[in-house]
Amino acid sequence: MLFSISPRNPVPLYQQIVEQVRAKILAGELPPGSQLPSIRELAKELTTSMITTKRAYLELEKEGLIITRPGLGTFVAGVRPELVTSLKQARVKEHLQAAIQEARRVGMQEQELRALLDELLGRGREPPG
Amino acid sequence: MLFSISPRNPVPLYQQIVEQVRAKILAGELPPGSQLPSIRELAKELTTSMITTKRAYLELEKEGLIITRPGLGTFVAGVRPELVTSLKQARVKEHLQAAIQEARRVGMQEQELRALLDELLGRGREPPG
DNA sequence: AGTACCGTGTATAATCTATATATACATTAT
DNA sequence: ATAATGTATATATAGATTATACACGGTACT
Repeated sequence: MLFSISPRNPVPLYQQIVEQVRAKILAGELPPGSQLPSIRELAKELTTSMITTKRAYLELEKEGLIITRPGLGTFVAGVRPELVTSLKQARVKEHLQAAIQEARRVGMQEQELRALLDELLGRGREPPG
Repeated sequence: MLFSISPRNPVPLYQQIVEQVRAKILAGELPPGSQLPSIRELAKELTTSMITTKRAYLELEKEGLIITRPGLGTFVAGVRPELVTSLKQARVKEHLQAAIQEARRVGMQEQELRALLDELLGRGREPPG
């Protein structure tokens, strides 16, 4: 399943798990109905406790992305494609909105904000300098 | 001075204060040498404790943005303009980078990411719908 | 000069909340 | 029955927040 969490990351462990599982679901890597690792398995893989993985799954369940059946396991919920799209956009918008708010607070022009985005998107293809 | 913090915000109170003071300094609203409210004044204005405002100022001092002189007060440090510029950019980049990472994780194209930014920037001028 | 005063930051110990854990219990299919 | 799954309770730990007592630096008045 390939998840990775770090205790040095200030983000709580359960939150790190939530983000990674949610991303895979929204990306379509985990289709509706597919079984997630059991909270025991996942705890072992990540060297954490069952309670922590349980808490992560609980969050995702509240969001309607997964379904837990006692004795059976945890599965990806059947979410309508258009809802997936809007959830993906909502996730990304959250960060963009934060960037816009910060730009306004420090008195940065929209043009410069766009330039920064272009610069960051360019990285990884063009060498710097 | 007009700051506002909320206990309902999951971001720690001292962190909320740090963000707002930092933003005003980087925006140039608080020029070098100007005196900040005392930790007592600020605590009273925000209905919080001296220790919390002190902690906020401590963070800003570590960043080199303010200077505290015992018995005198706290003042905006003299930061070189080009450093201010790069700090502003760093703040905004942090959020943009998070947006890019999230976009990649959920399998969103760069083009769509740019479109979302345009949409959010448009808001506040054009009516929705 | 001297000294009392008032505003400033400093330091310590205690409380509260959220995060993370171990372990024992209940459910489901085979 | 067994072996997998999720559930529940009590505990430990770290971070955030607070109250309160202390020390420093100007200022004004004698």
